[in-house]
Amino acid sequence: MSRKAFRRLTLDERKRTLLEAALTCVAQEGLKGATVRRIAEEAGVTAGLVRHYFGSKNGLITSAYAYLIGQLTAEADTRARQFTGGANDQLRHFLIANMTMPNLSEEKVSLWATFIGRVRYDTDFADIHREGYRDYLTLLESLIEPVLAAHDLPRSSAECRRHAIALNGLIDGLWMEGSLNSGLYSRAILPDLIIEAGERLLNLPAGSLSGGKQHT
Amino acid sequence: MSRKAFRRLTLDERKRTLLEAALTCVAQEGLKGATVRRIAEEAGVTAGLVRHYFGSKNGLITSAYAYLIGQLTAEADTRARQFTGGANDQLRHFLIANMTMPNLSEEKVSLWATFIGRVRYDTDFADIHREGYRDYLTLLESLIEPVLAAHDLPRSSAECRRHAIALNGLIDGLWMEGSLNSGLYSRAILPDLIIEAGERLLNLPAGSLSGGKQHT
DNA sequence: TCTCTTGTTATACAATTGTATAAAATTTTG
DNA sequence: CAAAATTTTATACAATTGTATAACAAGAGA
Repeated sequence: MSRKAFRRLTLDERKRTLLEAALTCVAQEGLKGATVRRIAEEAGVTAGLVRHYFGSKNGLITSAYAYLIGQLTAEADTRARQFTGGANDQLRHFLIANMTMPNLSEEKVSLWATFIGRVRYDTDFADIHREGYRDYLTLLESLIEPVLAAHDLPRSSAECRRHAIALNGLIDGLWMEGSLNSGLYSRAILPDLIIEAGERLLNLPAGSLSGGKQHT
Repeated sequence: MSRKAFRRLTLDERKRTLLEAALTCVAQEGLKGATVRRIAEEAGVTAGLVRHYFGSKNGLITSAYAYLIGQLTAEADTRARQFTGGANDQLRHFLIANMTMPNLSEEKVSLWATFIGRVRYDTDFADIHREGYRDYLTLLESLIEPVLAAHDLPRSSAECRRHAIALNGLIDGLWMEGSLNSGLYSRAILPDLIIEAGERLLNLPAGSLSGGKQHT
């Protein structure tokens, strides 16, 4: 028997390969079900590499969680900032980004929930969650404030924060139930639904976020 | 060495003991980390009983998920129906029930998330989730409709459903982030926050849900 | 082309897993 | 109070786990 042929990759390439393989396996099999061997196979390498690059399985899984959270926030952030037309536009597209692919995905929600389930009992996960949540709230506040300003609404720091907490709750909840797609309604209604709900949550005049446009 | 002394329990008692031990272990160790032996120890019995009462570990875990969902919904439902004073009261206390103990609990959220993470890949879990979600939406609609009626607002079936979907999202999201208690704000603000947000989400006049009362 | 570095594979090992089966103890029944 | 019924314990077993270590091979620099 000859050895497996292999190609050397750069540190970043190999790490990313392993991180994505880890996420794929965690989604399909859960945290413990995603064994080092399965992850390695998914990545097209052998199990020893996990130790080489991440020290241990735990190191890999923790990094994968941070990687996932970064992906989710960056996607919504990027899509919001593509629109320089105004505050309403940015907030609208931020909301839409959370209710459409690639963020509205069963796999991503499965991963997110699986990790969230461990936050209470694992301080590494707790740190990643807290930081991600704080960043997300801050980002939301920065999107909400100018919208309130444009409509001459109260926009104190405390006011913005409360709005951000509530709006984040709405996003999280709709994102999760919508991604799981229980079949009780079509995912296609979610963008419109969250925009209307967001308008009401922020006390904006009806239609001010949808801007008259219909997204298809 | 003599055998362990034991007491026979009725079928329901023993099952409930095992279900609760299973939930405790799943919360602490995750789905695979909650081994049959650990669950049995937590329940004060030996591992063989799991097979005797639930056929397999999977049977126990699946039952435990259904048991948890039933608990969560029943708690909020019961607390809402304690108030016969009117529709506003009932909806208010339903919302509060989701933002206070025992439902607002890190352990319960950890469990919920852990199970949700498997919904996509396990049809048994998917069935339990779909049914639970459907029941919850139906319950919410039944609470929302009379409130809309009391305020002379549009309350078609479609309207109520959209409101229920959005309000459920808000509840889920706030419940989850609030329970995890990242330390970014106090949980104590959640009941007021969800009531105000709920009012806006349903287009109710400000203060109509809080009814002037402050809950302490 | 040759050596050197180190990315990568291959193997070994103790620990733990779910489940199957047999033995024992408790409660119920007559 | 004896005996049947069945809950519960105890043990066995193959399979799988994470990690440690050693052997190998690919690519860089000379």
